[in-house]
Amino acid sequence: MKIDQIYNPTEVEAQWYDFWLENGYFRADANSEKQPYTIVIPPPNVTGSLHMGHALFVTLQDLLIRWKRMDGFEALWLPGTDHAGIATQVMVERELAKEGTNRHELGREAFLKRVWQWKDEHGGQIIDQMKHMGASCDWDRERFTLDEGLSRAVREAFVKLYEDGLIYRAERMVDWDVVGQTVLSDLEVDREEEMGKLWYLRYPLSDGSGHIIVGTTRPETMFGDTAVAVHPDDPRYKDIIGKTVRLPLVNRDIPIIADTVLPDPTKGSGAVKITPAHDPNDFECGIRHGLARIQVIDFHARMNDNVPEEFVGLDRYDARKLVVQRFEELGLLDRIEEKPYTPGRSQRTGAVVEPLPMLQWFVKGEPLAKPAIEAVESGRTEIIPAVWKKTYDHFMYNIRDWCISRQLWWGHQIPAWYCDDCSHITVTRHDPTHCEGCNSANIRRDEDVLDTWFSSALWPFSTLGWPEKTVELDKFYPTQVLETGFDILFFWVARMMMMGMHFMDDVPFEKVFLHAMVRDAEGQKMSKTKGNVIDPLHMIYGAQSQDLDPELHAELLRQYPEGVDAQGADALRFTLAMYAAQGRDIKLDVKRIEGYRAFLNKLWNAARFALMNLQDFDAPSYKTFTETWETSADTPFVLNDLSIADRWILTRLNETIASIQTNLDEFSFNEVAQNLYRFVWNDLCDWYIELIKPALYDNSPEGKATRNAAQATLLYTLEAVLRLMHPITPFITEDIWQSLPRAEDAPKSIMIAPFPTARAELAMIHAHDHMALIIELISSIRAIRGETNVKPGVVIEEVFFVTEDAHKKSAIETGAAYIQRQAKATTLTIVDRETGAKIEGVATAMCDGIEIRIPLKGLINIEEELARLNKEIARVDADIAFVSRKLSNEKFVAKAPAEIINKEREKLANYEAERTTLLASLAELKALEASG
RNA sequence: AGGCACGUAGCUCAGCGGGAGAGCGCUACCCUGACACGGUAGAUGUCGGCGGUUCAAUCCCGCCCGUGCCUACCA
Repeated sequence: MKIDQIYNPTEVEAQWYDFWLENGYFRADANSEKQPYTIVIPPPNVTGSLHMGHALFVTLQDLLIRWKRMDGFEALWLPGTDHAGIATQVMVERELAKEGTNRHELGREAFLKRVWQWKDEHGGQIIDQMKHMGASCDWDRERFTLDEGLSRAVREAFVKLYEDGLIYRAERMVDWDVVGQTVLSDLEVDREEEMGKLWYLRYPLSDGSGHIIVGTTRPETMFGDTAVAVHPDDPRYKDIIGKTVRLPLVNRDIPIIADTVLPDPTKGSGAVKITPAHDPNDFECGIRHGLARIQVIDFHARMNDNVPEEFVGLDRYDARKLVVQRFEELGLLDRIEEKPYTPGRSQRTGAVVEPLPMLQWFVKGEPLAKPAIEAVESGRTEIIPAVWKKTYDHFMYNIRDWCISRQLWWGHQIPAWYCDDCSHITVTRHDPTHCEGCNSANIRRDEDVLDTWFSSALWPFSTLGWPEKTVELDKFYPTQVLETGFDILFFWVARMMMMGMHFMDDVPFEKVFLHAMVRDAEGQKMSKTKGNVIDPLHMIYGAQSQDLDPELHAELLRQYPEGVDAQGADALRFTLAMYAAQGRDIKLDVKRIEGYRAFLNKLWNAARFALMNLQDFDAPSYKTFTETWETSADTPFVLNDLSIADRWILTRLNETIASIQTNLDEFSFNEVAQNLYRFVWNDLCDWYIELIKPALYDNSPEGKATRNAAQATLLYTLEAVLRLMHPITPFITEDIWQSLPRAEDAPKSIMIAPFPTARAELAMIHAHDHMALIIELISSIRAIRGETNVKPGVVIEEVFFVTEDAHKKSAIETGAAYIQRQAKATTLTIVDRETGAKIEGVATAMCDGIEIRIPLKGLINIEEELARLNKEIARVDADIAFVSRKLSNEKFVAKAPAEIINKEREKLANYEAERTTLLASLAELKALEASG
């Protein structure tokens, strides 16, 4: 036997990936006649290394792609990576810092060269790691958001949007990262509540008639105040609207204005200081009232020249302290309150963001959002799970213009040139040498680059060759499924929808499947600081304790001080598929991965068993094992020779196939995995293999036909189940499949074999039901054995079945051999009620209307059996009470559907019959006990 | 503050109008010729709380409590 006794994932997974790659099975052909099925990968950051989030999407997308590829589609899974502006630039800047230099010393060109060099050296890591997961991407089509083709697409998109009037440049409040020295989008700013202070400041009225109190969390911005706003309906301030206050410390007069939007009479003092240059709401208010913007804080969060001398150059927080101190000295500090507030912090650097007005490039939201909303509304694109549609709509209906410029060097430099002579802006597809307005040569290119998500937004068509009209674009766009995390619904999905509709005039994908977030077993987000990181590669290949980082993997080390064993990519994939119930967090428990490795070991051993018993398999049908049996009209077995066990497993297989097909269509990956788990372990291993052992071990000439039928059925079932499982667990299925006997013209790999389909002629319900009854009977007898402590080795000599039902009798007769073996019983006798009652001193059970009577004969302890009977009777009594209560309820009888009522009546009758039988046995046993 | 989820066996989660399910864990027995990463049998739940609709509610509706996420506000 060439297969090891224990499944070794690392060994099994070692060779197949290269085999698939070398044979080109991952490649998709744009010229194929087959219907396309396309998924574009959510491009991971080039700086990234594989984490569980990646592992999840690789699993689900590969599952879909492998399934559809087997199912006859031209399946394209288009891979690539994202240049990840900030992340990558920061990485290289850190390197430079270590060398004692920085990007400014290096200069733009040299710096970019350096980043490219870094990318070429390290950028392949994440791709490499995905291969260890078994990802069947078409690697020949791998793209990078900053490669030549995609850069062209970005340039074209920018210029076109500009020409369409959808891109503009404007001064806007932006969230400035004072450490990262860049503008952040709303989505790059984290907001978490902290304790802060609210200062109430007195601003004296210019005419000396008193003062007005304003509350502020940012006293240092008062130098930039250009108004105080109150609500026109606020009686406290009605009379002073239109007057001016003299701004302390600078002695500048600013008006008290009435505004209906900003001031809330119920909050604070009801009066608000307006600083248009340093607060987004004040900025808007400033526009409403034509107020000047006085910037007082610079890009490094220091006070600039627009403040009194003693404040110039101070950090904003030092300035705050000093302002408060001066106000206090002047008797203008009214009071201080403690108040929770939520500062914006840069996701990258953690610095509190400074809102500042800056000239930025924007993409208009509304006109682009409209078609994208309609596309989802009309069902052209379906969002799964549907709950996310609400979130999508909410974002789209309230969309804000998208700030796309970033003050970085690594990225797509904005194709805009400014003229020093006439201030005309030139935006073109080819780099200009002269100003379009005045033909001057004094033009400068915009220094900024585009937001990384701008290029990502074009991903579904830029990767297929757009703006060229390529065959790929024609064949594979729109894509069928976008599979990604809900956390980037806005960042990415919504923007792809907008760009797809605008540039391609069609949706980028027909379905969006949003998967859950992978968290640790406690539901915490995995993070370095929490030390709860589980590395997919550690799960796949195992990790010794010394390989684990005491900080990063603290949790794992606590659970596994010795390190973790290799579980294999298949077990990890199976686990993630099992966890992928829609709309939930995934709380990953390593124990569960181990559980599914055990499952794969079970499959492994089932295959081992099959191979051990197939060595001389030479049924005539063997020859027809070519393209796979099910697609040919022939069956691989002689139907007449099939046992009821064979028929039962084939019927169960058929049901399983149908169920898996449905669940795959509905993205219910957990159901798919669960169906497989149950079929393989419970049906195939626990029952079928056990049931056919006698047939397989029978080498006599008379047994040949039955044996062949069992061999054929076992092989057929195993082979089908491997193909069913292949999308989830590609390695082990290929490995086993390759060692199965098959004809020369069979496919070379399971991954290009067809996906199983249910076959009507293999749904053999009648035999299936007979076998199902036999299984129930065996279970009942085993239950008696178990509960009365009959040792596993002990054989029961006689078992009587009391039934007068012809079908049941025939089932028992056909299945007698199974019962004898599985329940360890020798003589089985079917008797009528009268005869049955005469057999005294028995252990009794009711099973589907059949009474099982086992004479005690010293093998069953009377006391144990009495205890068991009493338990059974108590159960039946409870059942009877429950059903009678229902049936004696007049309203139930009057209103419930007849079908339900009949069912309840039938149940009651059965319970009562069962009770009678059990009571009789009880009485009998008690008599026996008394007699000694 | 508003919105959206979620609260089911010790743990992780399915189920979502007709008497509660799985895996892991647990208990007892068993190394039976694929597998001890195994087999057979078994125990375990006021299905978060309170009301309502219904003949019938874990499932539908309302309120409350708890958890998480999103959006907004924060003078």
